[in-house]
Amino acid sequence: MSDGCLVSRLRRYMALTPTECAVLADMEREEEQKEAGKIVIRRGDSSENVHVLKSGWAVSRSVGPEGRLQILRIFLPGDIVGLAEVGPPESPHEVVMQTSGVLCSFPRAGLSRLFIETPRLAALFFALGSLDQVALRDRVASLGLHSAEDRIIHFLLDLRARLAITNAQLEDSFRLPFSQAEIGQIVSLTPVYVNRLLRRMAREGRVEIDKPFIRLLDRSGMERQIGFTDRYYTADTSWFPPPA
Amino acid sequence: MSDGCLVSRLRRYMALTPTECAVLADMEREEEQKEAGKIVIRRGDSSENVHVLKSGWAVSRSVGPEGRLQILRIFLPGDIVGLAEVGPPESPHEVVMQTSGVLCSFPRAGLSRLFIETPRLAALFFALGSLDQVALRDRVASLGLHSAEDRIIHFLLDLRARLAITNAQLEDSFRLPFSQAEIGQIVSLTPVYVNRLLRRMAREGRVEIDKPFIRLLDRSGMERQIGFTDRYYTADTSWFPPPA
DNA sequence: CGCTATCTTGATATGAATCAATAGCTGTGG
DNA sequence: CCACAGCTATTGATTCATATCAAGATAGCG
Repeated sequence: MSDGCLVSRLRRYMALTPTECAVLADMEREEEQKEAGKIVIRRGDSSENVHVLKSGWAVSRSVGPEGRLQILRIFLPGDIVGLAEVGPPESPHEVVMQTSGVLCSFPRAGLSRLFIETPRLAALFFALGSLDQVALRDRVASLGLHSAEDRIIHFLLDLRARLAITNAQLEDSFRLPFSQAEIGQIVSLTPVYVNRLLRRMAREGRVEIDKPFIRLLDRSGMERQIGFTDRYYTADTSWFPPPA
Repeated sequence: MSDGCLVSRLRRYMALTPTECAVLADMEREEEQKEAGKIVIRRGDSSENVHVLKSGWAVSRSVGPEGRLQILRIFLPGDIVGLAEVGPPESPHEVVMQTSGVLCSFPRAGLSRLFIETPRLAALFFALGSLDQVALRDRVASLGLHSAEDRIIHFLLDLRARLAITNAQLEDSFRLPFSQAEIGQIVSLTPVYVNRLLRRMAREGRVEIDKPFIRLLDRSGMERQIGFTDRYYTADTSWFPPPA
């Protein structure tokens, strides 16, 4: 694709003017291949960059005492990494590649130009940050209100919904590049218990686990069970300033 | 104070130019007194306003199945309410006054002008949203990695740190306008267990509970126990565009 | 082919929820 | 001023969900 990755990503939300495309394209730097496990943003960094994940998955995570990990956010291809890190002087959590992939980086200072020259794009970034925040609140609610099984279900449904955005015709089967231990770090359970629950759901015919893939056999039942509402992650652009 | 509430709030982060002050002042509407328990933002609303909490406390919360509640965010005097609600087309969670208080509202459309005329202010809003997000991630980490007692401690320390920002010389004693049941909704525990833990901490001389007040008798010990780092909620303004 | 990480399953332990009962406190109306 | 209703806090007894411990079984991988 001749357009930069940011451009193609943001087009999802609104049509971009040539000026806007130019500003975005101009911000773009070299793209970079990263192996699975490689660190994108180190904890304590005063990170200079915002990244667009072109391909592959990444996660942001917090390291607890005794090295226990909590995964805070999963980044899918097309997601913007490092927006939350723009506020604080130094990055409070780390971001790591979950699979190998490609990302392109933009200097944080480039944001400044965005705010000056293309206010509508700035507003879009703002709205995207706000959507992230809503998703996080949902996770707090899920951690706080749901049982172990319901948390796993919430995780699967939410992930599927996000994948379905780009992958328009996504079946209920998708690749899940996490070990059961890592799923535990997402939903806050021990590996053993994640296994038990997944096994049970498979036995009950609610999911089908085929090594790196998983298939939701009873999606609507699951959605009912936890009262899942697909937020679609659409942004309200009605209040945005006029295009530059 | 002759300045609007937004102005005095944002001054905390950077000096504002007269133009910026004017734009902010112009956005400001009537202020409004709200009683405890009154709803500020209703779930499902396509909320038109952003609010500044002039006095009193508010909470944002999610209603689970069977009416169980999870408190997602506590708003203190000076906080901006409804920033996260700007992204999605309709508000996913509700915001309620925890105590009675005063808030002033700004039409969401006013943000548009902000992005056009005072990019530096827009950047500040963006950074504030990002700080909120970091705080939320910390809560996810706390819910996921900590034991019940540690979650309560985290809640108390975090609240104290936030109060200390405005209340420069805050002792380790402060007003806690939550019932034990509500504390449970914050840290995700049953009222009974919250009581047991608070009682135990009191017996051990770590806190002192004097009806609506609480005093942390062993703050540094607590901070060590959960590895608490005070983020101070400072914003990095170095990349901001020049003042308008 | 062995090495190591991952998955699987059973037995047991425990932190936190639930159930239940009492006590205190706050306000309201008679 | 008392009586009562309705929250909030407290405490004990019990149960249950999830963690922990332990031991294979599998499977990817050099």
